[in-house]
Amino acid sequence: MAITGRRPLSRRRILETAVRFVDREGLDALSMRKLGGELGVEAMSLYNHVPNKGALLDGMVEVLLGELEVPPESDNWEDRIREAYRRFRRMAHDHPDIFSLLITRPPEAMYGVWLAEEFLKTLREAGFEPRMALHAFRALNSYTVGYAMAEIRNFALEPGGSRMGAQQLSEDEFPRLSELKPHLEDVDRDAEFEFGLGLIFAGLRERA
Amino acid sequence: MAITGRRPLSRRRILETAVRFVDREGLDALSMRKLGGELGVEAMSLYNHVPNKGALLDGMVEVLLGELEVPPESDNWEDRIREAYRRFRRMAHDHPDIFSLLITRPPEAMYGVWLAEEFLKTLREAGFEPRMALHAFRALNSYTVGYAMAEIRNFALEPGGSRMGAQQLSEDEFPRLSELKPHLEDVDRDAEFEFGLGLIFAGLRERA
DNA sequence: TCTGTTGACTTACACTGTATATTTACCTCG
DNA sequence: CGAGGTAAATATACAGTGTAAGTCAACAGA
Repeated sequence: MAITGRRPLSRRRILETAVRFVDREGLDALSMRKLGGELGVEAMSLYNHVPNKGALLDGMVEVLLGELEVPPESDNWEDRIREAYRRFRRMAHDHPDIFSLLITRPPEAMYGVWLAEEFLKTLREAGFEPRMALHAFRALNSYTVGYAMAEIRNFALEPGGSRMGAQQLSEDEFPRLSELKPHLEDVDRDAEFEFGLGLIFAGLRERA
Repeated sequence: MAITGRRPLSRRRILETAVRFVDREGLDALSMRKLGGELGVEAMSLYNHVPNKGALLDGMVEVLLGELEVPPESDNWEDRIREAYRRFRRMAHDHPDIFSLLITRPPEAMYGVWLAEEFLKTLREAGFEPRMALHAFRALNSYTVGYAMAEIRNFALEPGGSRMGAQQLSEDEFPRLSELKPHLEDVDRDAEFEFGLGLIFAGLRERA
């Protein structure tokens, strides 16, 4: 009988299993029954630990944000903030579907308070007024979220993004896009991301 | 008998009805049966004009992007681009759920080619090298998408966002957030958005 | 008028989230 | 040891989902 007793179910274990499952099979594949199966349990058992599927999704986001660590203090505030956003972006790469969830769902709880607090502290110590710190915070957030999301979709808003080869777009209808084509393949995304951050920092420095 | 003949079904009419429906009832409320009902028709009839629900969603995005107009030529390239992003952001406000779809779904077709082409043309004429134009394009896109999305979620990553009053966060645990609280309410979002754009433009000007 | 095609309808199926009721497993107390 | 209570897993059920397959009626062109 000892054998039959599986590892005990818990909110934590459910959420972590769900994260792994979605990373592996995609968000659309996630159903309460399949997740139950993954845990060797009936679907309804999950409801003892999670009120409904929406809360499950929120919980998965929570898990991910919980794993984010604030970079260590440093005398270079810009580097520290850059590093924080690097980690955020890496999270998007590692868990694309859940990242989409994160930026899509109107969450109940306040997820990233520590992150925000730490971030603002850094900016304030760097000399920004509260209001300006808020603007900077939001600008950097927006840029990073947007860039990471575009990467996840493989820049699908642009031509050359994921599928379409260039054969489709005629050179005289879209000359600018065509001339860009050779570059599209070999852009270093890490560098491009940092470049974009740099643009914002440059603007901020002007106004600090 | 003439009366019974409803306005004819068509892909176009289906998509436009779906857009209105989602704007009114939310994306979760959209089902093939309800959309059929909206059009006075059975669910399965929709499949004569749309291969499946995914294509329906893509089509809705397509409709919205089709309504986006490129601002008229102007001798001030920066203003022109700003205006384009203003319209993009306005679209997000007017159709929040579909905007989420737009940035979330990996699309089949190349949606915004004209927009991209026109945009790049402007940047190239402003003197940017193709590669730099691409970076600028992506940076501005990312920022705008991210900001608009944050607005839609009412900046829910931050405290004070939508729900939580400040009562929740203790002043000595989160001093920076607390000092920010009075500002959170009366930030002019239009101005803040423009400010963020300005940061990026400033950085670009340095490097043009 | 006959015929072929198009598009709407009907039915059916597998699957979803979850409310409700029931059973099982375990802990504590006598 | 057994009894009782409690928490959690299960079983059953229902309304709603996307959509495959088959039917049927209205219209087009010959």
